[in-house]
Amino acid sequence: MARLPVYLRALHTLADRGIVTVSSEELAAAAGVNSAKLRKDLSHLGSYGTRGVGYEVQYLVYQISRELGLTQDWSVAIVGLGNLGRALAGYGGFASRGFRMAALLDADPAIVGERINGLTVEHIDKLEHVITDCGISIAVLAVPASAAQAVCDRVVASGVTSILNFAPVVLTVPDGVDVRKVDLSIELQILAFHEQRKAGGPAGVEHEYLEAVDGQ
Amino acid sequence: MARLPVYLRALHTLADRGIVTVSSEELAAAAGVNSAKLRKDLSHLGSYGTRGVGYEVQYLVYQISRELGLTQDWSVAIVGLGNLGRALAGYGGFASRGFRMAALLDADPAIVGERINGLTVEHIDKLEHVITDCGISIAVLAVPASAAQAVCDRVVASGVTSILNFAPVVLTVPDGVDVRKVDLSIELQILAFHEQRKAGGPAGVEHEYLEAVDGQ
DNA sequence: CCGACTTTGTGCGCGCGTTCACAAAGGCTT
DNA sequence: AAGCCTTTGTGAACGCGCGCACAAAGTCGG
Repeated sequence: MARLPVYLRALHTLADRGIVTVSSEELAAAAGVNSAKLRKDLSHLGSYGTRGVGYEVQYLVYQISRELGLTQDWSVAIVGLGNLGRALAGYGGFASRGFRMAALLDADPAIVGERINGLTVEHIDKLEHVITDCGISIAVLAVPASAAQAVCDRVVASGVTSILNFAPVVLTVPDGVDVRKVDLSIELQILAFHEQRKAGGPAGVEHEYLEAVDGQ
Repeated sequence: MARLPVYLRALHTLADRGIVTVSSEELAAAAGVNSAKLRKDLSHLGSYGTRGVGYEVQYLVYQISRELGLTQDWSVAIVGLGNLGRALAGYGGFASRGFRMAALLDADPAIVGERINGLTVEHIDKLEHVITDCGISIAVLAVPASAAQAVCDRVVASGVTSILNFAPVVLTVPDGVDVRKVDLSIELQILAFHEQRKAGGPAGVEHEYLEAVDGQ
């Protein structure tokens, strides 16, 4: 489930506070979801809580981590080291979750060779070589929209089966390859949409019928 | 809806190619959705298609832009100018969609005063002053998790009603304030989850036989 | 040892979004 | 002008996730 990482984060902060046991009600509040939904999620992965008490925090952390595959390390490559790529390369939230930045790739000769966060940027010509050598199965694309599909095709051909795409294009991939996209501009557009509704709807027309946009 | 920005992006690329008219089938393919869903989405904002022909690209661009509130300019403040904040400040995809970076704020004295992308970073003490002065209604939070809720409270108190949050915490806001969150670590965790499933399920006691066969 | 209280796990109904399939509508050809 | 062909707009069924509410289960005090 997409909510497991949120639960995990909440559990980690609880654990940091020294809390040993938590009820579904409390954890649901911390994660911002309904308690019944949380219990159903947890029961679905077979985790046992104790009735009348709740869930043991540490045990749940382990169970969820295992379910998410965080007990093993994943090697990640970042392709494209413009501003966004650099920010991602330096983002501490990755390493602390079992993700290891294993390779940085870019096409710009002015960037290739640069050291970022302890890694040297390789030229994208070596993409296939680097990916197979480092055992990379997850690639992060922070390249211009015009290059995204071509780069995507190459990383997929090299054996990558999970892609996190920041380019504002719809990527086409074979079956068995997962793509998640993060489009910063779209997020702002959705906010603008809501903002405008609060201000009274689009100029000249009433639009009462569009309610929930996404809800996340 | 959350898909309108995707349609809009597809329409823009079609327009750049000089295409005047598009059928729901073609546009749906470009946006990566079902054609019936696309037609229903579009019909919700009015009957703008011609049967037997399709939709006029330019007209549809205008209608969707208006619906999303992109015909007016939105002033955006970025709080927190670490690596991520800088990347966002320089991201070209914002300006081209009617979003104007109006203010940059940070708490670190070493960063305050710096010029980024034509704007000077202000100290966060001036937050309330800057937000009201610049007429900012959308704030982007790229601050550490520990500071996020406090900063959130301050921008909300200053009149901001839409927040794009990059900090890995669940923000609590009053009714009427919209929050969208982007958690890069969660995206990778979801990919890892799928990746692991492809590899044969969670690595636990009941799956050890798979690991033995697999060899890793 | 027992009864009362707490909390989990889940069956069930509701509402929403998705998708199929088709009739209505407009254009194009002859 | 008339019929054919394309494409829209939408009615209706399907599936799914959400959340209420409750019974089972386990704890704790007496």
